[in-house]
Amino acid sequence: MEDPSRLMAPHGAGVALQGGLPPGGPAAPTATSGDPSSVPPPAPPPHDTGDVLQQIMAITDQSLDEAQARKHALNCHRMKPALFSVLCEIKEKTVLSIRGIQEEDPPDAQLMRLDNMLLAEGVSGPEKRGRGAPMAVAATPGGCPNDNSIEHSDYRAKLSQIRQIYHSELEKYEQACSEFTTHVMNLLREQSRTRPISPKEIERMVNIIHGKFSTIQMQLKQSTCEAVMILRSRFLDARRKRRNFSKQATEVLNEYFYSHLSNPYPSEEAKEELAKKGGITVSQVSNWFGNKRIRYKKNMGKFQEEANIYAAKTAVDATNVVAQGNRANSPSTPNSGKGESFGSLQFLLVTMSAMNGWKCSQD
DNA sequence: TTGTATGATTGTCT
DNA sequence: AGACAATCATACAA
Repeated sequence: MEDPSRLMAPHGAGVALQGGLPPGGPAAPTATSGDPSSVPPPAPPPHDTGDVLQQIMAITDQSLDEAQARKHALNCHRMKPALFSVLCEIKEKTVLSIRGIQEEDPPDAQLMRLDNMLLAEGVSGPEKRGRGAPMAVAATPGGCPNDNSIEHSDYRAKLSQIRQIYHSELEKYEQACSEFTTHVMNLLREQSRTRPISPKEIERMVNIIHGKFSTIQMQLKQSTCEAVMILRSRFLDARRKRRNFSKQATEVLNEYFYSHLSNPYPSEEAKEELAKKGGITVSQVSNWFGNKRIRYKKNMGKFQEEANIYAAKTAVDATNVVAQGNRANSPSTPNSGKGESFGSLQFLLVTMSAMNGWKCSQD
């Protein structure tokens, strides 16, 4: 990649050329500058590179006025058009044929990704009022009213801060880019008087500058994206938003768990049913059963009371169902089906034997 | 403030 | 893919 800073170099080179034209170089400036139309005697070729270097080094000591005068002298020199056309010819044959082959990078996929993300997050593009956070949080636990409004406004404030910084930085970059481009274009136009520079080359140089600045912009976009991601994870991480399930949800889950103690692994359909009843998601149901099985197994004693309550409840429910059945039909044996509706006294024995069927108990 | 309860996540295993 | 086990992070009661 070509460095735009190299653009500055030809300026000095132009001056060097001036120094080379008059006899004696910079050491005898007045010989030609006083009378531009006079024909300078043919300049003897420099004896060695040391001389040339010395001449070039001397140029830096010249004042701006002196340099301008020399430039003027060069522009008015009668040999200048001829030299210029020779330069054009040489350039035609060499530089241009080499360049222009490696042009036009494809649109950067990474930059597009960043742009899309910033747009989606509401950092770039028009400000999205009232949109707030893209709330990808798990369903509000237990169907409780979502009281995250404080966090939301905090999130929005922080996002707006990021947005503000992003735009102000972007503006700075754009301004710097345009200033630098103008500067370079002026330089090139100025230099095009002494060396052949086609408009296409200027355009190409402008593209190079824009490319450089867009790299900086990409870094800005990258870090803005990172900031947004951190903000999102900080505010929207589901673990930070944990809410206990509603009583209703816990009730429904516990009822199922204790009434299926021999096999507390609800099917997909059962999970969906429980989720619906408790106002939670199916994955929350799965999580709950996963946690419950492990915690129950780890400390059965702790859950005994709870188990008794639900066992009693299930027994009462079953009795009611049976009683209704008895009234409606012929008498039948209560609790004959599952054997999981039991009295509290038998709790431990039954659950111990029931647990033998658990998947985790196999090892 | 602290300890416990609890929902969610992650890594591993089958 | 689903289950388990460990762990995290928050909610909540004392």
